[in-house]
Amino acid sequence: MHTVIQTSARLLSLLSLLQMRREWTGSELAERLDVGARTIRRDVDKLRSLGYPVEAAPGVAGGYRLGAGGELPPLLLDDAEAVAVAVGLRTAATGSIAGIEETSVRALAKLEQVLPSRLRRRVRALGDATTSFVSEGPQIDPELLAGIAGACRDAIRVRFAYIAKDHSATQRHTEPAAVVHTGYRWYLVAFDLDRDDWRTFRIDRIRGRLRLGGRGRRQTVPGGDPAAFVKRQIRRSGESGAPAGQILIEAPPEALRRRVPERYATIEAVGDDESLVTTRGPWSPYFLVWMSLLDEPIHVVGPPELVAAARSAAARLNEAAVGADRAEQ
Amino acid sequence: MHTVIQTSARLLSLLSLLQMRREWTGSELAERLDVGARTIRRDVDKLRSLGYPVEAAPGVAGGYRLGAGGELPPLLLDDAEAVAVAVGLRTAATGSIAGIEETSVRALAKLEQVLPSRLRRRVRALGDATTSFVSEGPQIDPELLAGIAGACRDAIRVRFAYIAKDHSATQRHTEPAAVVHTGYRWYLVAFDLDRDDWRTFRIDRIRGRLRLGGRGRRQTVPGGDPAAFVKRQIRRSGESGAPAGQILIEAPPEALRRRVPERYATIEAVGDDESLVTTRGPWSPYFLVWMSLLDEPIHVVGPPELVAAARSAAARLNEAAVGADRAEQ
DNA sequence: GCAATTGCGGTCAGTGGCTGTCCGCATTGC
DNA sequence: GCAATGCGGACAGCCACTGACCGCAATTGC
Repeated sequence: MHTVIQTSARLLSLLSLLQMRREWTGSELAERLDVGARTIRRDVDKLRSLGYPVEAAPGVAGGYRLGAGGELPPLLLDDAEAVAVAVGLRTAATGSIAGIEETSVRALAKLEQVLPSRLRRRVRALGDATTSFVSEGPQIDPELLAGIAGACRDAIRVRFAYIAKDHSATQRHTEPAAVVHTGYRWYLVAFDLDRDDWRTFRIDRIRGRLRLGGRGRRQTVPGGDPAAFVKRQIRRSGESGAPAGQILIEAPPEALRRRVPERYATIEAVGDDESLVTTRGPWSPYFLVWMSLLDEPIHVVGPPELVAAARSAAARLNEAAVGADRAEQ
Repeated sequence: MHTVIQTSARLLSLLSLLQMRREWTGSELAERLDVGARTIRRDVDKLRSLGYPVEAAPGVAGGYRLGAGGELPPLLLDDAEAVAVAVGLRTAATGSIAGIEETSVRALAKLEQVLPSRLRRRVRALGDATTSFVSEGPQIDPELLAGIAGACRDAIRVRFAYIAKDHSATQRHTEPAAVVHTGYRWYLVAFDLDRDDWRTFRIDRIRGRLRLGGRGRRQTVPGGDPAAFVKRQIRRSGESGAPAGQILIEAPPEALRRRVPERYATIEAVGDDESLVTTRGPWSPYFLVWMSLLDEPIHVVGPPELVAAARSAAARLNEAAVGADRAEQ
């Protein structure tokens, strides 16, 4: 039969086997792949000449194994592993680790494009069960994010429903160009076909499903740098949303760096031994209670609502403790 | 030159291109791969016969694209994407999502085996910057976890330093068999060569680096099921550690399921409208935090330390609010 | 409806890579 | 030193791959 596709398929299988287990002897591989041992040696050579470092050891305890090379070989994942990767990327995209959100979304878009639907269902099920423990920031569906990122990559027009700042709902027809993550929010930079101009959209304000259209033409943001474009737009529109929360902590910034995720808040020194922690977005109850877990004394600076929230959280916790005492008696 | 390796390499490149962008025309691909358009068509056929569903559309807006098939094609990631995947798997492994920890570790072991060292460094750097925001449960280095999982998979002997329950340090020489995650802790089931018997090790009590040895012989846990083995061992040794925390919430369990990660706590109904939430491991301040973020009234049941923690958190919050008032004056 | 673009697949000839077999050699662990 | 293992040269047969050329079908845009 078609030898090359056999050969190619065999090379892929070989790579897969080498990724599954560390050590294989030539004869094991020959048996698994149903070819002669000589062919295995030749295949190993082929893999090497393709840049994948197959290490070999002679002797009775010898065998073949795949080493870490200069280039990443194609990853051959089984179903469960693929699901794990997708779920991992979803959480990474929604941001527990600073600095790789956008790359995670890109990788997720790539994976979702080829993910069999049965696996996609499993990913979705697991993702929904995730319990947004770190429910900081606006909640965004990673699938929506991946879909938008894919549309940007492929220059595919998208229609979606959008809730503007004044809560008015509109239908948008756009040619998406880039997805930008500011450390707090996700934005889509796209050419709005109805308004005939470039716009930025807050992705958490996109509602419903994306409707994909035909191929778009514009894919380069004015100025070339999508992140800069978003920054300008934000500054111009003075988008501030709810006020940030500020808390003063009786500890130098260095002592806090490790305990305050950069993603959520900034730290400034105040005097010698105090730090001002400011949330990047609007404050949330979580910020409050979490700050209360630090060892050092804290003082809420503002806004007044945060002070009120602190008082009510204190009351709730007190009640919880009192309830315990009552239960004991 | 070697046509088959050229052909195989071209198929891989083709797959890579199709994963990068959604639509390519045949002539674009032909130019990129430096072959004739006819060959591209044949290569597409080859990919199809390998099981990867390449969709094609005729017409002026047509082209080739990779669809979602029954089988996952080899993932061809660039450097940044590989790092994102590795970081995502690390966080998934250390457990923000219930149910895929062990698979994530397996996938991570697979990836780390072939990850070029420059990328491994970047992953480590990002991982270290993660800020253990969700620092529930014992902290475990995902790299250690991946290393152990790899040793299990490959049946490679490992030596490591181990801190026993009575804090005494010992050197262990083992043939690792399986890594088990209980929903709270990670365990290694291995054959202890010095003690000549099977043992379970808490991975958070392993110190320092793993030293890998030669090939082991035993890889099947007595009874066949590693998880069951670990469960038996835990029951026998009566390992309980610090006491679990319990909080009574004035809400039916159904209302809580979504807001309380199964991984950290169990929920039982008490009466008609109340639920008892019990941490799986010892309670931590974080448990207190998110319980206090629920809307319904809560009551700490025990242990007394948790009551005390609630009281002191309440006091701190009160002080924080008072401090704010003072600052305003 | 027409034209342009694009994918599809048949055919042909030439070339050269792939496979299995057989061989001797080097290395490692027991 | 023996057994197991990887390495690679040589040889013969075979047939898959490539590029070129062709006409056909489907889709989009005007």
